[in-house]
Amino acid sequence: MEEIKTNFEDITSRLKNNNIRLSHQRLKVLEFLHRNRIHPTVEQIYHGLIDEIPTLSKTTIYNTLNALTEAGLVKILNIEENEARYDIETDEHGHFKCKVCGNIYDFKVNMDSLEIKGLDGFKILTKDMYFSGICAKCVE
Amino acid sequence: MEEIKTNFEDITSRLKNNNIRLSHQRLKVLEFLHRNRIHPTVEQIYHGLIDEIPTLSKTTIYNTLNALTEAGLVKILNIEENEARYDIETDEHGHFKCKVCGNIYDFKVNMDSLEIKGLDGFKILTKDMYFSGICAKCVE
DNA sequence: AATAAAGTTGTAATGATTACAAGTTATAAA
DNA sequence: TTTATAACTTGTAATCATTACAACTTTATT
Ligand SMILES: [Mn+2]
Ligand SMILES: [Mn+2]
Ligand SMILES: [Zn+2]
Ligand SMILES: [Zn+2]
Repeated sequence: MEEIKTNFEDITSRLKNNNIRLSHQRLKVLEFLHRNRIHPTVEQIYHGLIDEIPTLSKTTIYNTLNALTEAGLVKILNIEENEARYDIETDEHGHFKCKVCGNIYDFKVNMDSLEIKGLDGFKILTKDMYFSGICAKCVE
Repeated sequence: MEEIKTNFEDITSRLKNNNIRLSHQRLKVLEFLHRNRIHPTVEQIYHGLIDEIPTLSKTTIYNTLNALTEAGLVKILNIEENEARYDIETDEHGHFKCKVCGNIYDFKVNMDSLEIKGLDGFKILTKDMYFSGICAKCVE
Protein backbone atom coordinates (compact mmCIF):
# COMPACT_ATOMS: atom_id res chain seq x y z
CA MET A 1 0.00 0.00 0.00
CA GLU A 2 2.81 2.37 0.87
CA GLU A 3 4.57 1.68 -2.38
CA ILE A 4 1.44 2.27 -4.37
CA LYS A 5 0.93 5.64 -2.71
CA THR A 6 4.56 6.52 -3.23
CA ASN A 7 4.43 5.86 -6.93
CA PHE A 8 0.89 7.03 -7.36
CA GLU A 9 1.64 10.18 -9.31
CA ASP A 10 3.99 8.21 -11.45
CA ILE A 11 1.38 5.57 -12.18
CA THR A 12 -1.47 7.96 -12.90
CA SER A 13 0.62 10.16 -15.14
CA ARG A 14 1.88 7.21 -17.09
CA LEU A 15 -1.65 5.93 -17.47
CA LYS A 16 -2.95 9.32 -18.57
CA ASN A 17 -0.33 9.44 -21.28
CA ASN A 18 -1.83 6.26 -22.70
CA ASN A 19 -5.45 7.38 -22.21
CA ILE A 20 -5.94 4.68 -19.61
CA ARG A 21 -8.17 5.30 -16.62
CA LEU A 22 -7.23 3.92 -13.23
CA SER A 23 -10.48 2.12 -12.52
CA HIS A 24 -11.38 0.28 -9.36
CA GLN A 25 -10.59 -3.09 -10.95
CA ARG A 26 -7.27 -1.90 -12.32
CA LEU A 27 -6.22 -0.46 -9.00
CA LYS A 28 -6.99 -3.77 -7.33
CA VAL A 29 -4.97 -5.68 -9.92
CA LEU A 30 -2.06 -3.30 -9.38
CA GLU A 31 -2.37 -3.71 -5.62
CA PHE A 32 -2.42 -7.48 -5.97
CA LEU A 33 0.74 -7.43 -8.05
CA HIS A 34 2.42 -5.14 -5.51
CA ARG A 35 1.50 -7.33 -2.56
CA ASN A 36 2.07 -10.73 -4.17
CA ARG A 37 5.51 -10.79 -5.70
CA ILE A 38 5.03 -14.26 -7.12
CA HIS A 39 4.71 -13.40 -10.83
CA PRO A 40 1.08 -14.55 -10.71
CA THR A 41 -1.00 -15.99 -13.49
CA VAL A 42 -4.36 -14.54 -14.52
CA GLU A 43 -5.97 -17.40 -12.65
CA GLN A 44 -4.13 -16.49 -9.45
CA ILE A 45 -5.04 -12.84 -9.74
CA TYR A 46 -8.65 -13.76 -10.37
CA HIS A 47 -8.91 -15.99 -7.32
CA GLY A 48 -7.08 -13.43 -5.23
CA LEU A 49 -9.59 -10.70 -6.03
CA ILE A 50 -12.91 -12.44 -6.65
CA ASP A 51 -13.94 -12.21 -2.98
CA GLU A 52 -13.28 -8.48 -2.90
CA ILE A 53 -14.87 -7.86 -6.31
CA PRO A 54 -17.52 -10.54 -6.80
CA THR A 55 -18.47 -9.26 -10.25
CA LEU A 56 -14.89 -9.42 -11.52
CA SER A 57 -14.40 -10.97 -14.93
CA LYS A 58 -11.29 -12.66 -16.22
CA THR A 59 -11.65 -10.65 -19.40
CA THR A 60 -11.18 -7.52 -17.31
CA ILE A 61 -7.97 -8.94 -15.86
CA TYR A 62 -6.67 -9.70 -19.33
CA ASN A 63 -7.66 -6.22 -20.55
CA THR A 64 -6.09 -4.62 -17.51
CA LEU A 65 -2.83 -6.49 -17.79
CA ASN A 66 -2.58 -5.76 -21.50
CA ALA A 67 -3.25 -2.08 -20.88
CA LEU A 68 -0.75 -1.90 -18.05
CA THR A 69 1.81 -3.72 -20.15
CA GLU A 70 1.38 -1.23 -22.98
CA ALA A 71 1.78 1.59 -20.49
CA GLY A 72 5.00 -0.01 -19.31
CA LEU A 73 3.78 -0.66 -15.76
CA VAL A 74 3.79 -4.44 -16.04
CA LYS A 75 5.94 -6.98 -17.80
CA ILE A 76 4.70 -10.27 -19.23
CA LEU A 77 6.79 -13.37 -18.52
CA ASN A 78 6.65 -16.22 -21.00
CA ILE A 79 8.67 -18.52 -18.79
CA GLU A 80 5.91 -21.13 -18.71
CA GLU A 81 4.97 -23.08 -21.81
CA ASN A 82 1.25 -22.70 -21.51
CA GLU A 83 0.42 -19.75 -19.29
CA ALA A 84 1.64 -16.15 -19.03
CA ARG A 85 2.87 -14.65 -15.80
CA TYR A 86 2.90 -10.99 -14.84
CA ASP A 87 5.55 -8.93 -13.11
CA ILE A 88 5.08 -5.54 -11.45
CA GLU A 89 8.87 -5.15 -11.34
CA THR A 90 9.85 -3.71 -14.71
CA ASP A 91 13.52 -3.06 -14.02
CA GLU A 92 15.90 -5.40 -15.82
CA HIS A 93 16.30 -8.67 -13.97
CA GLY A 94 16.37 -12.41 -14.63
CA HIS A 95 13.95 -15.16 -13.69
CA PHE A 96 14.53 -18.63 -12.33
CA LYS A 97 11.85 -21.31 -12.32
CA CYS A 98 12.23 -24.15 -9.83
CA LYS A 99 11.28 -27.49 -11.38
CA VAL A 100 10.35 -28.86 -7.94
CA CYS A 101 8.21 -26.25 -6.20
CA GLY A 102 7.29 -24.29 -9.33
CA ASN A 103 8.16 -20.94 -7.78
CA ILE A 104 9.65 -18.24 -9.96
CA TYR A 105 12.50 -16.29 -8.41
CA ASP A 106 14.03 -12.98 -9.40
CA PHE A 107 17.75 -12.55 -9.68
CA LYS A 108 19.94 -9.56 -10.38
CA VAL A 109 21.86 -9.57 -13.60
CA ASN A 110 24.31 -7.19 -15.18
CA MET A 111 23.36 -7.45 -18.83
CA ASP A 112 26.27 -5.30 -19.88
CA SER A 113 28.65 -7.91 -18.54
CA LEU A 114 27.40 -10.42 -21.09
CA GLU A 115 29.71 -11.29 -23.96
CA ILE A 116 27.65 -11.82 -27.11
CA LYS A 117 28.63 -12.27 -30.74
CA GLY A 118 26.47 -12.22 -33.84
CA LEU A 119 24.23 -9.22 -33.29
CA ASP A 120 26.28 -6.52 -34.98
CA GLY A 121 23.93 -3.93 -36.44
CA PHE A 122 20.96 -5.32 -34.53
CA LYS A 123 18.87 -2.95 -32.44
CA ILE A 124 18.21 -4.74 -29.16
CA LEU A 125 15.04 -3.55 -27.42
CA THR A 126 14.31 -6.22 -24.83
CA LYS A 127 16.41 -8.82 -23.06
CA ASP A 128 14.78 -11.72 -21.26
CA MET A 129 16.66 -14.30 -19.27
CA TYR A 130 14.95 -17.47 -18.10
CA PHE A 131 16.80 -20.00 -16.00
CA SER A 132 15.44 -23.22 -14.60
CA GLY A 133 16.62 -25.78 -12.11
CA ILE A 134 16.18 -26.42 -8.41
CA CYS A 135 15.89 -23.62 -5.90
CA ALA A 136 17.92 -23.46 -2.69
CA LYS A 137 15.01 -24.62 -0.53
CA CYS A 138 14.26 -27.63 -2.71
CA VAL A 139 17.93 -28.57 -3.10
CA GLU A 140 18.13 -29.64 0.56
CA MET B 1 22.19 -34.54 -45.54
CA GLU B 2 25.89 -34.65 -44.89
CA GLU B 3 25.44 -33.53 -41.33
CA ILE B 4 22.79 -36.11 -40.68
CA LYS B 5 25.04 -38.88 -41.96
CA THR B 6 27.94 -37.50 -39.99
CA ASN B 7 26.02 -37.57 -36.73
CA PHE B 8 24.02 -40.62 -37.60
CA GLU B 9 25.62 -42.99 -35.12
CA ASP B 10 25.31 -40.33 -32.49
CA ILE B 11 21.62 -39.83 -33.21
CA THR B 12 20.69 -43.49 -33.38
CA SER B 13 22.59 -44.35 -30.22
CA ARG B 14 20.99 -41.51 -28.35
CA LEU B 15 17.58 -42.61 -29.59
CA LYS B 16 18.21 -46.22 -28.64
CA ASN B 17 19.08 -45.14 -25.13
CA ASN B 18 15.60 -43.70 -24.86
CA ASN B 19 13.87 -46.61 -26.60
CA ILE B 20 12.97 -44.38 -29.51
CA ARG B 21 12.91 -45.78 -33.04
CA LEU B 22 14.09 -43.66 -35.92
CA SER B 23 11.00 -43.98 -38.10
CA HIS B 24 10.53 -42.56 -41.57
CA GLN B 25 8.52 -39.62 -40.23
CA ARG B 26 11.03 -38.87 -37.50
CA LEU B 27 13.92 -38.95 -39.93
CA LYS B 28 12.11 -36.50 -42.18
CA VAL B 29 11.43 -34.17 -39.27
CA LEU B 30 15.10 -34.30 -38.31
CA GLU B 31 16.12 -33.63 -41.90
CA PHE B 32 13.76 -30.68 -42.09
CA LEU B 33 15.22 -29.19 -38.94
CA HIS B 34 18.74 -29.70 -40.28
CA ARG B 35 17.98 -28.07 -43.63
CA ASN B 36 15.78 -25.24 -42.39
CA ARG B 37 17.58 -23.43 -39.63
CA ILE B 38 14.68 -21.09 -38.99
CA HIS B 39 13.50 -22.47 -35.64
CA PRO B 40 10.30 -23.64 -37.32
CA THR B 41 6.88 -24.07 -35.79
CA VAL B 42 4.93 -27.32 -36.00
CA GLU B 43 2.85 -25.70 -38.71
CA GLN B 44 5.94 -24.92 -40.78
CA ILE B 45 7.31 -28.44 -40.39
CA TYR B 46 3.95 -29.86 -41.37
CA HIS B 47 3.67 -27.79 -44.55
CA GLY B 48 7.28 -28.50 -45.39
CA LEU B 49 6.75 -32.26 -45.28
CA ILE B 50 3.14 -32.87 -46.27
CA ASP B 51 3.97 -33.14 -50.00
CA GLU B 52 6.62 -35.75 -49.32
CA ILE B 53 4.52 -37.64 -46.77
CA PRO B 54 0.87 -37.09 -47.73
CA THR B 55 -0.40 -39.13 -44.78
CA LEU B 56 1.56 -37.12 -42.24
CA SER B 57 -0.34 -36.06 -39.15
CA LYS B 58 0.40 -33.07 -36.96
CA THR B 59 0.07 -35.33 -33.95
CA THR B 60 3.04 -37.28 -35.26
CA ILE B 61 5.06 -34.10 -35.49
CA TYR B 62 4.19 -33.22 -31.91
CA ASN B 63 5.02 -36.75 -30.77
CA THR B 64 8.26 -36.71 -32.69
CA LEU B 65 9.38 -33.35 -31.38
CA ASN B 66 8.53 -34.30 -27.82
CA ALA B 67 10.43 -37.56 -28.16
CA LEU B 68 13.44 -35.85 -29.72
CA THR B 69 13.37 -33.20 -27.03
CA GLU B 70 13.39 -35.83 -24.30
CA ALA B 71 16.31 -37.53 -26.03
CA GLY B 72 18.14 -34.21 -26.06
CA LEU B 73 18.29 -33.91 -29.84
CA VAL B 74 15.99 -30.91 -30.08
CA LYS B 75 15.34 -27.85 -27.96
CA ILE B 76 12.00 -26.12 -27.58
CA LEU B 77 11.98 -22.33 -27.80
CA ASN B 78 9.24 -20.45 -25.99
CA ILE B 79 10.23 -17.13 -27.51
CA GLU B 80 6.78 -16.63 -29.02
CA GLU B 81 3.77 -15.99 -26.83
CA ASN B 82 1.43 -18.45 -28.49
CA GLU B 83 3.43 -21.00 -30.45
CA ALA B 84 6.48 -23.15 -29.73
CA ARG B 85 9.51 -23.21 -31.99
CA TYR B 86 12.03 -26.00 -32.36
CA ASP B 87 15.80 -25.88 -32.62
CA ILE B 88 18.09 -28.65 -33.86
CA GLU B 89 21.05 -26.76 -32.43
CA THR B 90 21.27 -27.80 -28.80
CA ASP B 91 24.52 -26.09 -27.88
CA GLU B 92 24.16 -23.10 -25.61
CA HIS B 93 23.28 -19.97 -27.58
CA GLY B 94 20.91 -17.02 -27.43
CA HIS B 95 17.94 -16.08 -29.62
CA PHE B 96 16.88 -12.78 -31.08
CA LYS B 97 13.42 -12.17 -32.51
CA CYS B 98 13.03 -9.33 -35.00
CA LYS B 99 9.81 -7.43 -34.39
CA VAL B 100 9.71 -6.39 -38.07
CA CYS B 101 10.38 -9.51 -40.15
CA GLY B 102 9.62 -12.02 -37.40
CA ASN B 103 12.79 -14.01 -38.02
CA ILE B 104 14.56 -15.61 -35.10
CA TYR B 105 18.35 -15.31 -35.14
CA ASP B 106 20.96 -17.21 -33.19
CA PHE B 107 23.75 -15.45 -31.41
CA LYS B 108 26.74 -16.67 -29.52
CA VAL B 109 26.85 -15.98 -25.83
CA ASN B 110 29.31 -16.72 -23.09
CA MET B 111 26.98 -17.53 -20.22
CA ASP B 112 29.89 -17.76 -17.79
CA SER B 113 30.66 -14.09 -18.41
CA LEU B 114 27.32 -13.10 -16.93
CA GLU B 115 27.36 -11.45 -13.51
CA ILE B 116 24.34 -12.63 -11.54
CA LYS B 117 23.33 -12.18 -7.92
CA GLY B 118 20.58 -13.89 -5.96
CA LEU B 119 20.95 -17.53 -6.95
CA ASP B 120 23.30 -18.72 -4.23
CA GLY B 121 22.56 -22.36 -3.48
CA PHE B 122 20.41 -22.71 -6.57
CA LYS B 123 21.13 -25.55 -8.98
CA ILE B 124 20.90 -24.06 -12.47
CA LEU B 125 20.03 -26.63 -15.13
CA THR B 126 18.97 -24.56 -18.15
CA LYS B 127 19.65 -21.01 -19.27
CA ASP B 128 17.55 -19.38 -21.95
CA MET B 129 18.17 -15.95 -23.35
CA TYR B 130 15.58 -14.25 -25.51
CA PHE B 131 16.26 -10.86 -27.03
CA SER B 132 13.96 -8.88 -29.27
CA GLY B 133 14.33 -5.79 -31.41
CA ILE B 134 15.07 -5.03 -35.03
CA CYS B 135 17.50 -7.12 -37.05
CA ALA B 136 20.29 -5.65 -39.14
CA LYS B 137 18.41 -6.09 -42.41
CA CYS B 138 15.26 -4.42 -41.12
CA VAL B 139 17.17 -1.58 -39.45
CA GLU B 140 18.15 -0.10 -42.83
C1' DA C 1 5.12 -66.93 -38.95
C1' DA C 2 3.70 -65.24 -34.23
C1' DT C 3 3.90 -61.93 -30.67
C1' DA C 4 4.60 -57.77 -28.46
C1' DA C 5 6.14 -53.20 -28.31
C1' DA C 6 6.42 -48.89 -30.52
C1' DG C 7 4.69 -45.64 -34.01
C1' DT C 8 1.11 -43.29 -36.88
C1' DT C 9 -3.14 -41.19 -37.65
C1' DG C 10 -7.75 -38.87 -37.22
C1' DT C 11 -10.80 -37.07 -34.08
C1' DA C 12 -12.14 -35.18 -29.87
C1' DA C 13 -10.98 -32.69 -25.72
C1' DT C 14 -8.50 -29.14 -23.19
C1' DG C 15 -7.35 -24.67 -21.86
C1' DA C 16 -5.40 -20.00 -22.35
C1' DT C 17 -6.42 -16.01 -24.73
C1' DT C 18 -9.10 -12.96 -27.69
C1' DA C 19 -13.34 -11.11 -30.11
C1' DC C 20 -17.49 -9.17 -29.63
C1' DA C 21 -21.63 -6.85 -28.15
C1' DA C 22 -24.46 -4.98 -24.53
C1' DG C 23 -24.62 -2.48 -20.55
C1' DT C 24 -22.13 0.68 -17.12
C1' DT C 25 -19.15 4.33 -15.57
C1' DA C 26 -16.32 8.33 -15.74
C1' DT C 27 -14.84 12.66 -18.03
C1' DA C 28 -15.55 17.04 -19.97
C1' DA C 29 -18.21 20.32 -22.38
C1' DA C 30 -22.37 23.08 -22.35
C1' DT D 1 -26.15 20.14 -13.17
C1' DT D 2 -27.33 17.99 -17.36
C1' DT D 3 -25.53 15.92 -21.54
C1' DA D 4 -22.54 13.71 -24.74
C1' DT D 5 -18.83 10.87 -25.53
C1' DA D 6 -15.18 7.93 -24.76
C1' DA D 7 -13.51 4.42 -21.87
C1' DC D 8 -14.46 0.34 -19.03
C1' DT D 9 -16.63 -4.01 -17.47
C1' DT D 10 -18.73 -8.24 -18.15
C1' DG D 11 -20.50 -12.71 -20.05
C1' DT D 12 -20.42 -15.51 -23.86
C1' DA D 13 -18.63 -17.28 -27.93
C1' DA D 14 -14.73 -18.04 -30.92
C1' DT D 15 -9.89 -19.14 -31.78
C1' DC D 16 -6.04 -21.91 -31.82
C1' DA D 17 -2.04 -24.58 -30.09
C1' DT D 18 -1.43 -28.69 -27.79
C1' DT D 19 -2.73 -33.11 -25.74
C1' DA D 20 -5.65 -37.39 -24.99
C1' DC D 21 -7.34 -41.28 -26.85
C1' DA D 22 -8.40 -45.32 -29.55
C1' DA D 23 -7.89 -47.94 -33.78
C1' DC D 24 -4.74 -49.36 -36.94
C1' DT D 25 0.04 -50.19 -38.83
C1' DT D 26 4.85 -51.01 -38.61
C1' DT D 27 8.98 -52.88 -36.60
C1' DA D 28 11.78 -55.91 -33.74
C1' DT D 29 12.28 -60.36 -31.56
C1' DT D 30 11.49 -65.09 -30.97
MN1 LIG E 1 10.45 -10.64 -11.67
MN1 LIG F 1 18.86 -21.50 -32.23
ZN1 LIG G 1 11.90 -25.01 -5.29
ZN1 LIG H 1 14.08 -8.24 -39.34
